[in-house]
Amino acid sequence: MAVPSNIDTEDESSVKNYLQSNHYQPSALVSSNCINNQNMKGSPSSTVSEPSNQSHSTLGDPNFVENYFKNSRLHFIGTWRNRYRKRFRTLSDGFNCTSSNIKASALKTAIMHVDMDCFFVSVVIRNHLELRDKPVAVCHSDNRKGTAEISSANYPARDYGIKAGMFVRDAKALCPHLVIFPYNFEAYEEVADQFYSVLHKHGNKVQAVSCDEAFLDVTDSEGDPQLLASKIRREIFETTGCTASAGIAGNMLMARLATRTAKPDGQCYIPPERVDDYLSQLPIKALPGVGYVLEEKLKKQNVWTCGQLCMISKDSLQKDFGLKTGEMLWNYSRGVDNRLVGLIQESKSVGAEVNWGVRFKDVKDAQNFLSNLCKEVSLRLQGCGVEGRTFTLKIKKRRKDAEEPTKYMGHGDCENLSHSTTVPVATDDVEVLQRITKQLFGSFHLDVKEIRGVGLQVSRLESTENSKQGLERNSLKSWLTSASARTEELCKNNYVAKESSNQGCEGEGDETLGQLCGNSVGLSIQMDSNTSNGAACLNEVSVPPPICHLDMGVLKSLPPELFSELNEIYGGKLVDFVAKNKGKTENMNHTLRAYSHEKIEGAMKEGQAALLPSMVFQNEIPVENKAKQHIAKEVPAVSGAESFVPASGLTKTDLIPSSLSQVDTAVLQQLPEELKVDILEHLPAHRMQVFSPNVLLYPTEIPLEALGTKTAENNSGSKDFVLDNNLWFGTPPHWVEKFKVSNCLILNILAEMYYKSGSTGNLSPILQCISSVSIHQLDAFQDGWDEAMYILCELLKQYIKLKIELDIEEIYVCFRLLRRFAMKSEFFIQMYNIVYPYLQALVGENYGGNLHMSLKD
DNA sequence: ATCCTCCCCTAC
DNA sequence: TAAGGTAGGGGAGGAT
Ligand SMILES: Nc1ccn([C@H]2C[C@H](O)[C@@H](COP(=O)(O)OP(=O)(O)OP(=O)(O)O)O2)c(=O)n1
Ligand SMILES: [Mg+2]
Ligand SMILES: [Mg+2]
Repeated sequence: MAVPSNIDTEDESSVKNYLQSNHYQPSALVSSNCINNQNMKGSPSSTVSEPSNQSHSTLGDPNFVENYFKNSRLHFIGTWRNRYRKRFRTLSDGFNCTSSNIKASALKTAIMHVDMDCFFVSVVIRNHLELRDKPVAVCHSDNRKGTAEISSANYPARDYGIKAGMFVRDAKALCPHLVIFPYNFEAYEEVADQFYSVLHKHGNKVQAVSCDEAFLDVTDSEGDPQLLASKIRREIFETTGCTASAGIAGNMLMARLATRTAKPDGQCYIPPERVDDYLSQLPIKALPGVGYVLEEKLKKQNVWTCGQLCMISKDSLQKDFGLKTGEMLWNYSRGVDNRLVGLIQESKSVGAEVNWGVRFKDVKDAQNFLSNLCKEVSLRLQGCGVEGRTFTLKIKKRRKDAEEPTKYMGHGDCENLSHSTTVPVATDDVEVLQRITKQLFGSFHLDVKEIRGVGLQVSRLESTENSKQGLERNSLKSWLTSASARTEELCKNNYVAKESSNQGCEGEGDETLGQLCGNSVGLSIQMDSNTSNGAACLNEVSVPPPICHLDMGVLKSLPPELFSELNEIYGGKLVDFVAKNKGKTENMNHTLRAYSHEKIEGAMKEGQAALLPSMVFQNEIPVENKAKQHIAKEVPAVSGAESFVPASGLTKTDLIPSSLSQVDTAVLQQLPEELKVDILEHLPAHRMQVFSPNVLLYPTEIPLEALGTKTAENNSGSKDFVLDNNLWFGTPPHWVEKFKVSNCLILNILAEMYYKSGSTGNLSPILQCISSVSIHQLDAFQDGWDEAMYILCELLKQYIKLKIELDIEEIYVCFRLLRRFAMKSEFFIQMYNIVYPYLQALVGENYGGNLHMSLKD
């Protein structure tokens, strides 16, 4: 292994250098406990090597992801920034990067760039003075035929042409006596900390670039910047035992270039009048932002130096390289750089990828790997305190006819593929990630044996701080538990909410849409704009509403036990109440139907009581008489599936997907037989979406049978399943248009309910899931709440208020309520008619049909 | 015009 | 044997 032959192994410190370090922590935060005592037992060379390659690939190592990241230098430097963020979070507060902007014109800006010399090497040889002038590199392997990469080479080694990224065998070919040291990630971490401690001591305008490199705005520092640089470099050396170099100039670009000149162990100042001279001969590759590709393109235009680049017009550069890149080249080539030294901005994405040792023999391998990657990403999201909405799966696929990778276990020549999906609610939940990822993965249609790399990136990040801390005051759960006590306020605020929601609906001609929007948004805004009230509610005891606010229809349909429980809550008065109102109940169905319409219209006019959400604890709405007048002309007869009349503009065929490529099979399974057939006829059987991406939780495992027989017959195996975006089912076209979502949450949730409760009859998991969603998050969902979520909240509200242990009887109540809510809008009438019969059957089947009879009015 | 997705490029 | 990650910028091209 990588034991330098000329090192005295009896020297304590050198022995320590051989120890495999462990900078990897799943939470992406290195702490002081990261030295693993297990490592003390022996040097890595004592490890018995496995007979096959498999031990170094994803085959064979169940902990591959974790072990890989533990040993990856690029992982170390790539994740360093997030660790720095955490460690120096408080320090960087109060540093306003605009301040330098104001002064820039008056005072000559002075920027300093500091970078450690051959960082990884310096750190591991700082106690080996005898190696200072010998060629040394840091690398995993000392094998002179190996393809391990050189991470860093010291300056004597660079004289041989050795560079970072080079294979060790090439380095050894250039310099056979090159001394190789293994990595010591803890040491790098520690030195980086010390490095930044020194920098922060000399001003708060520090912009971290990497673990060994930073910019300082020293415009406001007193004294000569060059003296300051010497001081800083001396302090760095004294605290770390490693040298750093510094560049000083009028902007970040020139300071960075100055550092290049200064290295090693030096410093360089480029005054404004020397800039042109400095640049004229500078190779274009030296400019930050000019890498291999850009250099090659420029060389083809006969541009080798910045001086030559200067000659090209901005227009021409922008035409050839794009607007921004062209401008950057034009600016940089004449030493212009308008960037300001500032804080690292909040991160825009979080991800993890592995492109080494990735080999799968079957789909299971791949799924398992993806699952582990999701765990990693989830932990990183949590570590950063963020949740994301957009998920991008990146795959490296072996290019057709690509030869074996030159690099051991490398990815070789690959096609890079990526697919992404965006969900309505940000998440950091492993399970959700796993389901989304699984689905994304399916959309690639890959032969897993061709996969050479996998990465998962999460973007559209939102801070967890608001939502998770808001879990207390913003969560549905707290809202639901406190809502009954705050009925009055809710009503008042609905007026305000309605105003806002109307703004949200601006430009919409469709009346129905306006109503739906106003209705659902109203509630969400009320909650969100009144968080202090919400918080105050938290500890309040939930007081049952006045008895007169109870919904007779629902009361009557409660199972006897629930009714008794409720009756007890009301001190036995419920029985009387029901008896007294017996006459009314016959009209209840009609009342409710009319209520939905009246409610909306009433809300528009009065913005008060009419918007009451609860079906059980609704206010006594003085609409009954008015409502009756409406029934005849506006409300279709709705008393069950058998008498369903299609709502205006919506027919069954509207529900057939236009793309014909996706179907939620969970929902499919719930469909009445004749509808199922209808739909299957329109669907290519080999392209079925197993579940929707735009839902809070997905069933982890969907049995193939869930697709229904016809489909199963047409599919020869699970490979035929194609997962794709955009669930079609259940969303009428005008909703797609209005809410920009081709998905219906309620159907997915019902599917979820089905999967989670199907076997046990227990709704707790789904209740938990939904009630932990914050109001804030829901508010961010499209223009307001999904109407369906609203309905579900209502259902949950009943559970929570009644303190019901969730079991099949409550499922029944839930469905019963759903049925009532189905009358709220045309769409839900339709939805109800599709889903309800199935649920009815489910309940009857699983529970001996003893609840079945109660389902009839 | 502006957004989004799917890339590629760059730096450490 | 070896540990080719991470994140931002930005361009091309399509949808809106
Ligand atoms: N391809 C690369 C580039 C860098 N690094 C690691 C090792 C380096 O020590 C560290 C810092 O990168 P630098 O670019 O600052 O390089 P060095 O500090 O090694 O050398 P220099 O003196 O040029 O700064 O990052 C790496 O592992 N692989
Ligand atoms: Mg360096
Ligand atoms: Mg550096």
